[in-house]
Amino acid sequence: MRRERAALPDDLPKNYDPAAVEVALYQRWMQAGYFRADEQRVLSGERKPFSIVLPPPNVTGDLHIGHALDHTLMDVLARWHRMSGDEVLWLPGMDHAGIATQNLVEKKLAVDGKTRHDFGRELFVQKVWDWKHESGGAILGQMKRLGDSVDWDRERFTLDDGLSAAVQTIFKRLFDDGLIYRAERITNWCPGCLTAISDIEVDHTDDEGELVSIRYDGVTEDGKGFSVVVATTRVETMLGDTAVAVHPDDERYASLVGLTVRVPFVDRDIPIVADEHVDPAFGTGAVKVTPAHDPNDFEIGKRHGLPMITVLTPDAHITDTATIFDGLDRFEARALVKQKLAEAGHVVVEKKPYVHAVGHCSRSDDVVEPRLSKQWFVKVEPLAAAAGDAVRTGAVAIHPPELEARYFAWVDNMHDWTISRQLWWGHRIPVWYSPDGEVRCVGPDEQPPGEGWTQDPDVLDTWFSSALWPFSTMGWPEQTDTLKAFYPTSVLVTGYDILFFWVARMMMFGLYAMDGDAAGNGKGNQPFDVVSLHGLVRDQFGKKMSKSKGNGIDPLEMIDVYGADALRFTLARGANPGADLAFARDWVGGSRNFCSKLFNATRFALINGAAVPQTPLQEQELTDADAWILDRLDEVIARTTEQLADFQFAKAAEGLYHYAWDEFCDWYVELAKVQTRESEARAATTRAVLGTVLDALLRLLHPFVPFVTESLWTSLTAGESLVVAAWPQPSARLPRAGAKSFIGDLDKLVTEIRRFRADQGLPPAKGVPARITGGTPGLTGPAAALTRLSEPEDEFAASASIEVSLQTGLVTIQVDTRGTVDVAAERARLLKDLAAAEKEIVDTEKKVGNEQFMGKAPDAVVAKIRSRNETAVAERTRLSERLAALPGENA
RNA sequence: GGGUGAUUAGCUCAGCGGGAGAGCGCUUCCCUGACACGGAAGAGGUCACUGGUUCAAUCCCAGUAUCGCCCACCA
Repeated sequence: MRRERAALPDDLPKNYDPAAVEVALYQRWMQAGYFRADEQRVLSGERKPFSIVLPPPNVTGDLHIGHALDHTLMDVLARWHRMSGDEVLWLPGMDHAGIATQNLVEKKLAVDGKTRHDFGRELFVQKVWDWKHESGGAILGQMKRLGDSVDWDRERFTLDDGLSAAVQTIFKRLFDDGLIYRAERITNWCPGCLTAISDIEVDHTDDEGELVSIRYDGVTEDGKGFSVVVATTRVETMLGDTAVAVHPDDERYASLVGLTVRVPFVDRDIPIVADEHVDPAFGTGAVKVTPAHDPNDFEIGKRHGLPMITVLTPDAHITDTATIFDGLDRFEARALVKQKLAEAGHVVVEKKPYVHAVGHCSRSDDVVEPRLSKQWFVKVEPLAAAAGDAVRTGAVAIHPPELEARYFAWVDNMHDWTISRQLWWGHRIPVWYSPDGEVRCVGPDEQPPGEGWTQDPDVLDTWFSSALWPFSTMGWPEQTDTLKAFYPTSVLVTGYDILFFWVARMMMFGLYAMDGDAAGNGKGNQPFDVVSLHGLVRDQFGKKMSKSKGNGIDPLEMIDVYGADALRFTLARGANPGADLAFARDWVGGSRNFCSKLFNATRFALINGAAVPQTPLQEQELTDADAWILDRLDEVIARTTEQLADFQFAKAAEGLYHYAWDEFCDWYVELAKVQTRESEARAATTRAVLGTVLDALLRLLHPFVPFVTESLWTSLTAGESLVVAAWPQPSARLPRAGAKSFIGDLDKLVTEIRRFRADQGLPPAKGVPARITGGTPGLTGPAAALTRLSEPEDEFAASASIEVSLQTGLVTIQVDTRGTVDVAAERARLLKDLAAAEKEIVDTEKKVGNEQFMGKAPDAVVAKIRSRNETAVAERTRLSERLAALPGENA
């Protein structure tokens, strides 16, 4: 029966309530200015710099669970370094997210039946700004809820004046160096967004199409009719065909090269050309050539001087073909052209299903239409080569290293980057044209050219400005103190999914722009020293989170229900380098429980008067239990520090979790209960040990769970704030010999007693004393405590003895039971243990009897096997004897 | 099509040449003076398959199968 617990004597709440402390603590940290970076402390040599730029979230929406992961890991690093005495700059900001944001605002306008053209460029851009102010504020609020220790005074936005100047500066520099050029070529065109997009903004999916074979007819010189058959999935593009191509060595078509065939509907006579590009083994070996609507055909067209006939409008409707198809949408046209071709007898093979990769716009999901247009490009070859070299030479380390290969594969095979976008929201291309076709690129300090000149209407790809983020946010192109102190940034933390979009481009532009020691500190031009990549957050079954599946998890909701610490700890515990992590709300509950555990352990310590000792602990006053938990603490400090240095967030969090819960709470706190009652001197030492361990533990955990640790630590100590407290160092104590085996023995002893009692169906709380009659007397107190001693009660007067073999010897324990021993349960237990011992003996003897093993295995391994064998043999004897001695039925 | 990773307890994942681990879930017992967001005792795995290397393989190598991811202008 559950009964209500009496109120606690003091006003300490029973459980940790995150909502009650988090917002106030964050306010306090901000007001105290803990997150502000000071470049002078670096330039004076007082502190080492540690800098991170926040991957700027898009202003398009709320932070999702992936951001929460990204931010948590960065905050762990920032807080850890701050505690370690580094001058930490964590620079926040947001990205204007060109296409995404413009699309979003246009969609809002569409609700009222309006388009951006109803407002005009200036007014529309103003509307986007309005929206940005609204949405951006929400994101900042979310970051505060998460506890991000960013320097708010330095918040940046990619369209800020300073950043825009940086964009213009580098554009001009690249332009002058011949690394930016304008060209008419086939680019990926999104008919939904009405703009060109770059290669990596195209997602390929395997779609089912229909491969249709079309017959084109011609007449030979001597008047004989012939025909060639070509195949296509985009039938409507035939209206723009200007040739048929065959392979030069293809004998089937050798006689036809140079002749013409007629394109139906448009009645255009087009030549048959020979081109190496054609694969004679594919289909009929003949291919239709549509130079204005296919990148390969464009190249063929250029080689053979073919006309480039555009038959699609920007929004993918048929145009200017003077056929019945004009004005039709491309997919309607595709169906109708197919039908009409069939009716005219030009479809020779019935259309057949054909699965092939189709490009979709990553923003709108429209099928991308290769389209001939005039765009600006970055010539990436020299830039990408430098970006590859920076990793090859080790100037930049990618973590985990397995992902290097993926980076190289991309950097080494990069196509020129299409940077112009036919949008209004973004950095306008700083190029002006005169009426007679002169082109002038204008730098940030230059006046635009005068009358008659017009500026390029397009804007830059949003990733163009993101690529400058590590230094544009620090004041580049000025040589600022910030750059001098904090460039290159120490580490870039981000998901591997934007390795190409963002990381590689920051590398290219960073190395280029910051060349020649532009930061003025001789630390290199790379934008960051390390790239630490994490994975994607998935649902609890490893599936991608998505709105349509309804398996998405809102980080804010998790914070509201479980607290920011619980969310952070769950994410950090799952963050194995470069690997995706599964996430479920139940697991956040588990982390919340951990926070409560910390809270209660501290509460226990405080109730018992624990405090951080002012003077060092005296070794001779420490019990083995004290020495053990302190030894383990030193190990945990050292290991956690190593793991953080190696970006092993999951392992660091996991290690602290187990130390805090399994070792400190489950064992030391229980032992401490006994020790505090032994004597006043023992109690005093115990309080000091509790204080020492908790103090260090809360410090170690602070980067992961900043709120609960801060609120507990300030109760436990007189310290100002954990944010600026020192990271723990292992003590100068030497580990105590034997302390670990003492606890190991204790563990085994207690477990055996509990096991016996469980087998016998004895309720632990109503148990009676376990009397240890052999082995180490020192075990009496704590062991007794852990078996939940109480005064003997008459009804449990009978007793039985059990034996436990420990490292320090065999002990016999009297465990009193209810009435007589349950012989059946005891026999079952003994038989089970006996079977385990038998198996162990077989396993070990197989090895010991193996000559080759004895000859080749290391001595340590042999010794270990021998010892295991001896233990098992002794155990078998003991168990057999006990089994035989068991009273009762037909034994 | 080219790469690349994974396959270990019901689920999600660690481990990685010499005795199979964690979290959550599950079973049983327990409100005991920090904590039921808790404590205790348990159940559950021929570490995908087939070969090879080795005294020894979940771990190294090769192949197979399945799943995943990235890249990709083959009509």
